Amino acid sequence: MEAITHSRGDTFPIGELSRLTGVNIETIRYYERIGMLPAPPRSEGGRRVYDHHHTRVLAFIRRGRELGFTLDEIKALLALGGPERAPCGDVREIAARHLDDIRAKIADLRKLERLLGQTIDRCEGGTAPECPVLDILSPEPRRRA
Amino acid sequence: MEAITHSRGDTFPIGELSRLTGVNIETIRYYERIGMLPAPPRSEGGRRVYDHHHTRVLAFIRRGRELGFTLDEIKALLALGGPERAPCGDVREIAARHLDDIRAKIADLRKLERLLGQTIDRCEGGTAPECPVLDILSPEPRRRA
DNA sequence: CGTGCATCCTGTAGTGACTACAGGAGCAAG
DNA sequence: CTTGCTCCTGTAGTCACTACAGGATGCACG
Repeated sequence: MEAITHSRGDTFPIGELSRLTGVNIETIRYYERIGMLPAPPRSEGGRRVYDHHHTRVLAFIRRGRELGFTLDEIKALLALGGPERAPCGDVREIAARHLDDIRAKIADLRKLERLLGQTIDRCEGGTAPECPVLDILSPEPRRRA
Repeated sequence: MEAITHSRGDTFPIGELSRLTGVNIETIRYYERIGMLPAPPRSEGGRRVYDHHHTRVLAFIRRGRELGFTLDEIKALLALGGPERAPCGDVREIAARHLDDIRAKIADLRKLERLLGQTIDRCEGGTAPECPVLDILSPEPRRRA
């Protein structure tokens, strides 16, 4: 029940970084492997030693993923938001393109929702001679059989 | 410009099945490998020989994928819609669960759309001191820095 | 009958974004 | 010193494909 004491100076191991950010340990190592997250220094025993810089970057990545950005997009955003932080227009462009994708996906899903919802409702009524769900899936409307 | 003549009896090779259903050749072979599509008989030379039964099954799979069903769900639907075609309730359940998934995904995306849209708009006005898109991504609102 | 070339075959590996081990090493408390 | 947790590397699996490489087949045309 004691507070966990890290080695002095705000550094901590991977498990703590995982807890702090909500990102799976395996995923953190994966991010390092693919170059999303800078490789931290190691302890004498070879363990990764993180600090709050890593927390910030990793939380940024996590948030980006939650917002549906790909890792490549996030990598680009990280680069843009880096030390320079100059080209806000570039950032806006990535985000705007992503927003278009999201809107297209929503439109697609809405169409699906309508179709599937109506079909299931017909099924619920029990008025369908054969299963209407299978019928929207079947390419052949099996008329005159 | 002549109509392509298949060997008599409504059988055709994989390329034709691909054209008929709009499913990539590689994908058809993949479906066979994972047991989604029954393996067709082969010609003397070892080529796959399909007939309209395969067309129907493959088109069913394709439609299911377009509707966002997983291959496992489609496999289940195919089994349910098979020779027996009895338990319409089971079919409805799979579809209903899938509809729930779709609705949840739509809700998620809508939230995202709002957040991202508003943020980009703020950026467009040019009134933001630093890039607002990066700011929603950043976990630390950098107040008092 | 030969030739060219489109189509087909198998097998393997790559994609994106992880997740799940196996098999071992380190480390701190009791 | 032992227990048990955390950590390490490396590999392989997931989902639904896609993309080759390297070779065989089949068919129309000359």
